[in-house]
Amino acid sequence: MDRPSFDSQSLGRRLNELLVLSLLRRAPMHGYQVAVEVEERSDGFFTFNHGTLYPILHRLETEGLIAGEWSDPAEGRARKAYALTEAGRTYRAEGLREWTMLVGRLSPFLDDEAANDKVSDGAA
Amino acid sequence: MDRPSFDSQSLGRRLNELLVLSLLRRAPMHGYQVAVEVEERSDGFFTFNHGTLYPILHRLETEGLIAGEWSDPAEGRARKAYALTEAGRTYRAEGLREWTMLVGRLSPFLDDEAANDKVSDGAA
DNA sequence: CACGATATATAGAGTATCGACATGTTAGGA
DNA sequence: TCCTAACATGTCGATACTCTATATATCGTG
Repeated sequence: MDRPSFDSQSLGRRLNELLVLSLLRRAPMHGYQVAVEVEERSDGFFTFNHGTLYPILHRLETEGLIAGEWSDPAEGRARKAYALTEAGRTYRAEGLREWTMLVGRLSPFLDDEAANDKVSDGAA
Repeated sequence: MDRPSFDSQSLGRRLNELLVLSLLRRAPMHGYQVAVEVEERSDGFFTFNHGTLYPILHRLETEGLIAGEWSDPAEGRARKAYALTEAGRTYRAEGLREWTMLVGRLSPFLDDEAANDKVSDGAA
C-alpha cells in the first residue's frame, strides 16, 4: 500500500498542470488562450507567464496527456490547439484527488482550535 | 492595488512554513520534535527531511518569525527550542488567509461541473 | 564500550519557474 | 502604404527551493 505522501517540491508544478488540464477538459485550446482564460476567469489571481506555460504544454504533450494539433495554414494565424487525451483525463482525476487529500490533511494543522477539540490524543 | 496573486514557485516553501508555524503555535518545540510531530499527526502524509527542516527554521528565525533558544547545557542534550513571535503569529495568520483563498480560487477550475451549473444561469 | 536513537548542521545536485529575448502574423488607423 | 498593437509560439540564463548524503556530538542501554 503506497500511502500517498506529500511532495512539497513538485507542488507548484502539479498545480499548474492541474490548472491547464482542467481548462482543456472543457474544450481544446491553444496556449495563448489558456493563459488568457486562466487570468480572466480568476480575476487575475492565477497568471501564466509565457516562459512557464509553453514548457508545461510541451511537457504534457511529451507525456501523452494532451495532444497538440497545428491549425490549418489556410485559416490564418498559426495556432496549436491542445486537446485532453484519455491518459490526461485519468491524470487530471488523480491530481484532483491528491489535491483534495492535501487540503484535507492540512486542515487540522492549520485550524488547531478545532484540532484541539477533535484530536485530543491524550490529555495535555 | 495589491490584489493578491498566486506564486506557484514559492508555494511549497510557504506551505512548509505554514506547517512549522502552525505547530509552534500550540507550544514551543525543537527541530527534531517538529519533524516527528508533523509525521505522526499526519499519519506519514507530511514529512520533513532534516536537510529541509533546519534551513527553514534558520530562515524563519532570521526573519524574526520564530525565536530560538538553546537549552541549558546542564540539562543534558543540547536542544534549540523555537517559539512563535508576535510577527510569526501575524505571518501565520496571513499565510492561512492566502492558503484559504488559493483553495477557494482554485475550486471552480477543478470541479467544472459545478462551475457549469453556476456560470450558465441554469434553472437548477 | 559499542550501538542506536536523539539532535543539529551544511554542501552539492537536481529541477522548475521567472523574466528577457526572439520571431512572425493579423487587423486597424493615419 | 506604413506603422503600431495585439496575437501566437518558442528558447535561454538566472534564481531559488528541496532532497540526498555527510558530519558531529550526546544520551541510554546492554
